[in-house]
Amino acid sequence: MSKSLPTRSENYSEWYNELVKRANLAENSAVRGCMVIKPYGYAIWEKMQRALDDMFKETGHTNAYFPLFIPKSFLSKEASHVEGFAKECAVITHYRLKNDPDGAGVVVDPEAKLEEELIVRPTSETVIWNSYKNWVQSHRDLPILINQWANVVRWEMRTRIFLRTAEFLWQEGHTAHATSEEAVAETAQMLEVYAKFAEEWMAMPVVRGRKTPNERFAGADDTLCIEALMQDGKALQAGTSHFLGQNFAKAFDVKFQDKSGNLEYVWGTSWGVSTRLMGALIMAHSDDQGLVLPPRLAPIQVVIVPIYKGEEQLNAIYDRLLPLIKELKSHGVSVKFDDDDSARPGWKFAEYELKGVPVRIAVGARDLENNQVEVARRDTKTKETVSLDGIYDYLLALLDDIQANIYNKALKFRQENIFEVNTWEEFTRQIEEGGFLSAHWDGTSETEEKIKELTKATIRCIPLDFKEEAGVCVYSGRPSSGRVLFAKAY
RNA sequence: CGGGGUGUAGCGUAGCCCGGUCAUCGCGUCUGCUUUGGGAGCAGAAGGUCGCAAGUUCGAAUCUUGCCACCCCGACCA
Repeated sequence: MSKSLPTRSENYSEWYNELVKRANLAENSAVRGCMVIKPYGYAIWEKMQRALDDMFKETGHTNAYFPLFIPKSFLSKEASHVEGFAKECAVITHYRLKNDPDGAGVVVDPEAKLEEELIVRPTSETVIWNSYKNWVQSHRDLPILINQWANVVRWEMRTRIFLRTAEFLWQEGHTAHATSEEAVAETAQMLEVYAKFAEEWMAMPVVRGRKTPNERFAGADDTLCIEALMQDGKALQAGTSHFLGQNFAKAFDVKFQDKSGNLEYVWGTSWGVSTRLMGALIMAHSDDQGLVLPPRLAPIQVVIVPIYKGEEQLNAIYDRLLPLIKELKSHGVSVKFDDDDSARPGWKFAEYELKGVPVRIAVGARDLENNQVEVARRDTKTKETVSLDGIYDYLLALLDDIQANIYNKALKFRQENIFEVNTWEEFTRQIEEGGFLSAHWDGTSETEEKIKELTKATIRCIPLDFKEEAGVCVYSGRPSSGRVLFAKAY
């Protein structure tokens, strides 16, 4: 293994792939397009899950679980939904294997063909709404506010670890409401949950926006999204929240009796974020030395590297730091004392930098004499000598400071990479440089598609803070009422 | 799914064009000693169905065909 990573400027995608591998986040599996999430990577995902799950509970949602398999006929009940997903569905056709009569191992038993084929869920709207039909009779049964943590399969042609894999982990919220207003409010609320999570936990600023009809979820009346900007200037959709209108209620005949006794179709929402967030987290902050993790999601927040000769010194260091370790742990700070004797300090320093541990404490005999330690922070790669007196408070403040600094750095990067462009010439030049392009658009999908065809850029979103502003479309020259955000995207 | 590339020890590689002591080197691993404040040094050792399967040949890492996986570029997508 060579010591250093490929650099971001040399080859961004190679840097990303190598980083994922070397930091022990995940690896490719023997199954095409499917990844193995390794313990260190999964630990980050678990922290994400915990934070999100708490936020879902806070907003009144409860978890449930629906089947992995969906009867093929369900998928076709909602016309645009099936159209959106049909091309990437894995299909179960048989339920049994048998020994090959020619001795070539096991083969599919042709006798065991399913009457109705099953789809491996690409998303669960259909199977869930099929249940909701049985759960809803009266307005008293509403709202239903359910989330599930699950895996889904979308048979992607071209995969990239975390960013686009054939199987991925996610959560999908599915809610049902008595009124359109309530469902619309739910859609907006959950988008805000995602935005807060991205900003406060992942330290990743996001643009809250609305998808154009072209980019909308298959089966939704409206799709809200959060969009983040990666360091290479490409945008990444980090989460979506859909207002489903009555589309699935009608497809699955989910009706309720309102207070005046009228039968009405219910209104739905769905919203999700996936392990793709892992890719976003990596690409938003990390540098040529390795991962840079925000303290709130780092599996190890503080690592202590003892520098010693002989067991006696090691024990002396450990005894001296034990009260601090205990205090940190008792306040929920994850701390690792690395007493592994087979690696030298210099090696450990590089390793923990690669893994993005926010704070590293180095401590040797010399420090103990002076009642001090060396504290290094991953985000700025600066070191400071700190007295052991009051170090607990110092570390808590430092973790907060790192969290804030990473966010501010990403925010500054995004601000410097949003460009207002007004001419087609400016647009085509800037899109090659990357970043978000804020430009007038005439509102037609023909223009949107033409721009995509010519530049590979798509409308990432119509920002929710969209300002009415008369202008002319950057491509067609037709009148426009405001600016939308374009970018090349993952 | 189309076009291009790659696959040799845990990792990275040489060898492939021109079949025959060619399985090379580095990192890592193991053992021992010395080391330990930015990826340690010396000495010794282990480790390979050359991606998988057929085929050509007296002989295949090397040539042919098929398959699998990964990477890059396109179409599709969270």
